[in-house]
Amino acid sequence: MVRTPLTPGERERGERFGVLLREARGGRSMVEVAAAAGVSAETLRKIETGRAPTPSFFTVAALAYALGLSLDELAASAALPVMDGSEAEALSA
Amino acid sequence: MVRTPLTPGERERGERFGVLLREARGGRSMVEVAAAAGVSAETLRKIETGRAPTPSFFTVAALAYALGLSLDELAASAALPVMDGSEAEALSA
DNA sequence: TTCGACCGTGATACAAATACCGGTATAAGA
DNA sequence: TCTTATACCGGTATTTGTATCACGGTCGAA
Repeated sequence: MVRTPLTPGERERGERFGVLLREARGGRSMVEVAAAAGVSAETLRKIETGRAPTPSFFTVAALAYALGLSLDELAASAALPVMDGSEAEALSA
Repeated sequence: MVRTPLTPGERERGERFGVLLREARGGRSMVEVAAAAGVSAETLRKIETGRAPTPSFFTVAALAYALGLSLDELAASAALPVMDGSEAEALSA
């Protein structure tokens, strides 16, 4: 075996990651953000929809810069499973 | 044209990026750091030598975590051309 | 010298990222 | 109605990332 296919967990992480980018994009259009980051709109759409679950580092860095996001927070948010309000409250207690 | 080949500038950026990782690794062995990050030693070596100039985001995130590096600082350091002491002094003046 | 642990290179293999194209759908506006 | 803008999808093409294997070099210890 030469290159392990992406695991379901990695694909789910890609979906969470895409949701984060989409939320950060807000009302701005895909083409606008993609152009600001220097990537194609198709690439941004695939990342946001989770169909490109493991994008390259510099692609993500350019998008994060265009969106005003921190790479460290982005990685932490996508790596950790989602947590709703009650879970966060239970943790902080 | 479907996928633009990497430009020389992108390859140089990959080399600078690899140097940063190698410096951060210090005296630790490739095998140790690669295992801690969950990637193969060959992959880490290719990234450090610049032969894989655009690694995936989560691969870099895992390596940065294993090395105690900030993804934001890493991206900024690799994106900007290297600056020596005199240039930094001229900028700060 | 021999052994072992690293590091490096090259070949090989396969999956995935990126990009372009055409088509479809929806909503807002003239 | 017609046009425009936006987003989604399928297909296609090409490059690259990731991983495994084999081999060679270097260095320090036995």
